Amino acid sequence: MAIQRALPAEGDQPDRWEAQLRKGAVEMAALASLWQGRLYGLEIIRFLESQSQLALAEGTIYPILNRLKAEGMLTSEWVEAEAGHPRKYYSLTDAGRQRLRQMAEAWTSFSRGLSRLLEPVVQQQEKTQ
Amino acid sequence: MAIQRALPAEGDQPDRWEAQLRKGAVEMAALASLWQGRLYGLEIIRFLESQSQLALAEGTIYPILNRLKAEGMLTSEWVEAEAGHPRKYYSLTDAGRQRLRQMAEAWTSFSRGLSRLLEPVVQQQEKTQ
DNA sequence: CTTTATACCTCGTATAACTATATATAGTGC
DNA sequence: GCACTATATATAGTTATACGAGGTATAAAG
Repeated sequence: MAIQRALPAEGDQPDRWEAQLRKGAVEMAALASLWQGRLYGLEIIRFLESQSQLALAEGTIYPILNRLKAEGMLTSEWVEAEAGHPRKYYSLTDAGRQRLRQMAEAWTSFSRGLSRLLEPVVQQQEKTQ
Repeated sequence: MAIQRALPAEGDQPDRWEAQLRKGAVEMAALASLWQGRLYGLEIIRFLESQSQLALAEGTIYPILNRLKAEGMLTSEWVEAEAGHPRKYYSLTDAGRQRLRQMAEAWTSFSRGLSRLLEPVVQQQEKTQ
């Protein structure tokens, strides 16, 4: 097993704030990943990593999925895999779809507000495009 | 004094997630509010409330300002007001400007990723515009 | 001198995500 | 049939963050 620990010492906080940007968006992203069909846990992680900037650990996504399920936002079903461990597939419920729509709306509004705020800051960088 | 405590029981979570969307963006917003010139604490709150969706409490902004100051991102100076309590004006340092640019860049990238993820969700709502 | 308005500050608490680790299933080599 | 490995789900403990409630300070108004 080779514990290895690494223990990053967290003395450096070069991207401390970058991690914070993600907070709160993770739940919405998890719901969004299921919009087009059911996925299982690790699949959600891979999907979000490929489709957006969200690189989530397993210890992050499973508690969120369980919470969302407890709140009735999604359902789960075990599916036998042809090889390896069986997979628990998650699907959005109607309540989940509705909540996601509300969250997306709030996100869009919030995102626009912040973008407006950052316009003067970003302008200096966008010499191109 | 009637401590009162209130203890909101937090049984209702109608906008629990909405508050979470803001996390991590607050520090960036605080820096951004100072981009065009110095402001004092309450002024920052009012500015952000009028310019974006961010309604911050005093208990939120003051610890952040102190932290940013301790990190060398901004400076402060007391200024006598013509009436009432003196005001502590905050200004961005060069390091603060640089950090804000980096944060804005990361935010933009992250925001685009999430928006892309939410496109299928939002499309159904945007019948107009 | 009390009240009101403005402004700054801090403590305690609840919440959320992440790190590290544990558990479960099944295929592979011997 | 037993270790070893890969895949997958799960959770306990830590840390970071925002916020609500209260407190302090200054000065004008009554």
